[in-house]
Amino acid sequence: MSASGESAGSARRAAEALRERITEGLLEPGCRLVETELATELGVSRNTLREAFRLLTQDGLLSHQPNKGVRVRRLTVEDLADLYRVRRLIECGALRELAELPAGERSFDLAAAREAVAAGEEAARRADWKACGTADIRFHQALAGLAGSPHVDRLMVGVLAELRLAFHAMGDPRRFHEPYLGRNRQLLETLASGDAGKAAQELAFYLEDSRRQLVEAYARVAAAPM
Amino acid sequence: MSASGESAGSARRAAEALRERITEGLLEPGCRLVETELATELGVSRNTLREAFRLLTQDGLLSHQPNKGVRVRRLTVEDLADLYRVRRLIECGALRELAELPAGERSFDLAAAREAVAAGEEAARRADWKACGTADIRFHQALAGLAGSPHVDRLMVGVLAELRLAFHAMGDPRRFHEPYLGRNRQLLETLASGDAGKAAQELAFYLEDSRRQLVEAYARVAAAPM
DNA sequence: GCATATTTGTCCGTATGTATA
DNA sequence: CTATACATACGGACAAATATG
Repeated sequence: MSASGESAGSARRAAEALRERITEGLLEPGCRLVETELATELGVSRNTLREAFRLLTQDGLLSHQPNKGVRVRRLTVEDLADLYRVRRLIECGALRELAELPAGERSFDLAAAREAVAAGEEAARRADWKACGTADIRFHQALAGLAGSPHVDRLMVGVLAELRLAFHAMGDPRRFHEPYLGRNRQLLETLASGDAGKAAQELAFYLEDSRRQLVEAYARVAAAPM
Repeated sequence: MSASGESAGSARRAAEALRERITEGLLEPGCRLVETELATELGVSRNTLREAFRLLTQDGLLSHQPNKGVRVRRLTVEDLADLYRVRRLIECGALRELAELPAGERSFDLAAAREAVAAGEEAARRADWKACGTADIRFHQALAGLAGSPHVDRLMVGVLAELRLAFHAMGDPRRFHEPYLGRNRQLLETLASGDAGKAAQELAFYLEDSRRQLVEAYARVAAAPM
């Protein structure tokens, strides 16, 4: 088995291994990834690793500078602002479109959102704030999923993965995640009651609060050394 | 120069060359792309070509089936429906957000949109319907650009490139593009007058008409052989 | 400013699993 | 069932850019 044909996905597997380390915070933003090193460590060839790099770069988790290699992406405050711009446009937009549906076809599936909210509350009981953050992201993914569009889903997977990079900058994960448990639950109830328009409005405020809090924490980190 | 270092962008160049052929309609949807063939034709190695494939696949122009190679993507009617779902969410959403801006900061830049409309009208005078389609796409790209978000821009580049694949299926490009010249102009005027809310409404109807027309034409083609 | 080491970018040859004629 | 074509992945090579002393 020294060389070759592993059917499909050796690069994908390497990419997933890296994605884990990044979203778990093991590889900090700004950290350089050396090809030869990682290739031997992950047990793949350099060519395969480079393909994995491409996958993650496209997902916005790595940044690539020509002839200087790849690093774990470091978000700027402007990047962060953009993420929230997209979130408002997509998430609020998805809810608003539900509100505008003719009354007949107003049957949308909140199962995924329910599960995410429950998972978040359960994680909070265990004081597992990393899992809490994961659940929060799943909740918002579910909201965007109400648009019923694969394209939108893919975009949001990327956007929320990038957002995770910023989460690692939060000094006190509990203070950041805990308040949103209740707001997620609240939003879900409003939505379940059928008032998607009101939910969209709630979400807009919600996102604005979250953005402000994250940007503020981020500015503190940016002042710190790279 | 038998082997090696082209600094950066050899793959990107190959991808652009392919993108041209696809958006120009030289490579028809469903057409298979053989690695070795194309590699020699474009003067790049297989590894480099594979990277180009990856770029275009991510843009939705190629479809990749594991162990079966890549083909020029063939849109299904459901794909088409999704494209319009995204367009309504993004384009209308972008306009609506403008409408919700506090009156003070309602200064957005319509230069790109103006140019695209003018280019479309000019192309129509030359009866150049391909250029007319290009201008139409640029116009909508400009509308989405009003959101001011790089992420949204990237998404729309992909979405509109995919849409182009469907344009090739239109039997009578004039009948398809011409009516939208006036509507684009009209939309621009409404927007320039400052009533972004009304423009969003107009655009929603516009997109629905366009979608219907395209889906109908597409169904006819789908009935025809592959 | 210069010489050297490291790392990236690109390409080749090859081996093997998988799909198809 | 065999043969062929192809995608996938490996390892090695060398030029060019960058970092280091």
